[in-house]
Amino acid sequence: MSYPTVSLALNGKGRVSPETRQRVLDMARELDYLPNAAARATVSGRFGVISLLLGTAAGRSTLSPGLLRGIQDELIAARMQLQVSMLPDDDLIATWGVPGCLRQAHSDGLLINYTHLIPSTLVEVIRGNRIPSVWINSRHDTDCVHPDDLAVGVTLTEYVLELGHKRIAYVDISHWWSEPSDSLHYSAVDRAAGYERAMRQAGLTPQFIRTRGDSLAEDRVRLLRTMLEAEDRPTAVIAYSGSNVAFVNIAAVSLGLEIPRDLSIATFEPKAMDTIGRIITTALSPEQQVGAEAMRMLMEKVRSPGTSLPPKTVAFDFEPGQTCAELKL
Amino acid sequence: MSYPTVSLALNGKGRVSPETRQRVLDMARELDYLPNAAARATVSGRFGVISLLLGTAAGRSTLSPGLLRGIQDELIAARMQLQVSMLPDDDLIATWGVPGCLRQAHSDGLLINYTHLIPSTLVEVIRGNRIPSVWINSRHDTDCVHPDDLAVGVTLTEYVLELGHKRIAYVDISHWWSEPSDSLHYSAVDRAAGYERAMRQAGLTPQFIRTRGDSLAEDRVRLLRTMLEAEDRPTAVIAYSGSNVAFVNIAAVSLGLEIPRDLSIATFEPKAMDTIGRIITTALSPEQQVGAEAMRMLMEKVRSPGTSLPPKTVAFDFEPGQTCAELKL
DNA sequence: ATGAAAGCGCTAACAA
DNA sequence: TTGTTAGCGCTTTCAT
Repeated sequence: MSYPTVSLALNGKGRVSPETRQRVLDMARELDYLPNAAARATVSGRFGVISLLLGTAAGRSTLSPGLLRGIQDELIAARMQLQVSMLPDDDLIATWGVPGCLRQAHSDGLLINYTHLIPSTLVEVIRGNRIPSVWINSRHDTDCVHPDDLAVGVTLTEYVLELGHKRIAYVDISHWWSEPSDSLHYSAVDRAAGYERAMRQAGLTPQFIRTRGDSLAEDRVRLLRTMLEAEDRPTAVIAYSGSNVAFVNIAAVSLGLEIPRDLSIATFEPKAMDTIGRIITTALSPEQQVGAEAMRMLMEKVRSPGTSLPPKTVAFDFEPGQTCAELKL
Repeated sequence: MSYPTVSLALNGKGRVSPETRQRVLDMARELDYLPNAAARATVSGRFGVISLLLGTAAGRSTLSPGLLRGIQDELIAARMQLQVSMLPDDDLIATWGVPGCLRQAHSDGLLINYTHLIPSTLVEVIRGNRIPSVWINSRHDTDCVHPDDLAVGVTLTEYVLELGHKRIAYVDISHWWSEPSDSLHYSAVDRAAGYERAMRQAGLTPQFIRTRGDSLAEDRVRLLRTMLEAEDRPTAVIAYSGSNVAFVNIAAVSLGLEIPRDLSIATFEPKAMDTIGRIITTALSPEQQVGAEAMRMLMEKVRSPGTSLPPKTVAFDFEPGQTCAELKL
């Protein structure tokens, strides 16, 4: 029995007689045979691997379960594997030089989940490298996939407006708004912009509650208490994220305000949490779908190399939850 | 200039004249040359890759940033890459057969982060497969690394005891305690056991607040309110996790209890959160260290195949935080 | 339906 | 110090 016969039998590529194939399969099982992926890759020229790049910097380049799931589903369909590289920070890149994972060819494509403050060295290296790549969760001229934070900022605000609220505040105490806005993740900018647009369209004045610089937990609570103690306090709050909701809740509860009777709250998160005792009204970040779309875009580029594809945004989903109520007159 | 010369020059393996090497390096840069990892692997017999297996099932087999970081640091030291495979659930394994990532040889070792309810098929396949492997975050006879949840249950309880508290409750409303305990993650069992041990050693009666079956957010809050309304209510609570703390906080606040003045709270988490307005007293789950230890154990096994290594536990760290206070008499 | 031969890109052993 | 040769495990082409 020759090598090619075995190969054909194991890969189910026709031209082998049923009994020969069975004999091969039995043998393989008995010997715990596993085909060597590296040898396969050498001859086929394709690795069957997609690399996912992450930064070590805290913040937003973490690997969320939803994103991973979306990617993985498409990978299984394409019979490919996922390789994950956590790149060192910019400083480290400068001193170490380009990280190992970009100095070897070992994948057919690159997903880059380095959401903001992307090291310039990294961008250059990726450009130089001819490998097909797609940016996730950040905005670029081409070849990127991210949630539509601008649109969802508008629609979530509109949802609250339709409940009759006029005084709606936007709370973001996760970012430092003293810095130039391009050092912020685009989602911080876009959600706020969407909120502002919807408010102005409704002829209302936006009210932003933001931190400027690093502040302690107590400072933030104080900021929110001040907001809620005012004569014309907001009757609804749109919060940048779930952790913001927690702070708003603490401030509200400490003032005897009940949610949603006295204050409506809505936010943006991958999942609707119930960390404040009821399910939070949430615009659901489509992580899984972003992962899947990014993979599809990447596979497209792998199939026809050299192509550039237009950016793709993915709409948020919505969970009404229990923290928004109609404004009683 | 022959192939081997180029190879030697690029890999910096001595016996090449400086000028030849420079010529090679220049050429390589100019052509954007990248060595082919697959071809290298074929000839060396090692892939330079470690695989990390995850389950899709929600719960505890997610890829936390800390764990990933610990693994990645060791990988960089060993100049290896990480491959991540999210396995389908048991049912899917039964129907699809063994997933692709175990039917090809493409890594030198396996880290398995399938924390509990491990599909039996999976265990068999891994046994059959001769690939060196290490279990993460689950208990086995050999070759596993996990945090020492039993010891930390004891020490965290002792910390609260030393503050003078006598009536200390243990809250776990994340699990369903009606099920047989081996379907629970070991951490749920061990933390509770550690608490119980410390309490008995101090001559005190443990008080467990647990959910039995799927319960709504309101039910859980009600359960905790009942606990806190009692005549001899606990003056301190040890909670299984941060989300449990959120619920305890809601119940406490709604009863006018202030933390930590009227109620001390401590819990277990990878990071000390401030979701209730102050930094929570937290036993810090050593995720990063677990990742690093697991990688070291695995590399040991890769170097000397066939060895079995004894289980390794990693101690928790501690963040005093602001939610525990001395009991006033 | 099967086997023989060539070659994927690279490295190790040896000869020049 | 350099070039020649062989071979890693596999797939493809082509002859049998």
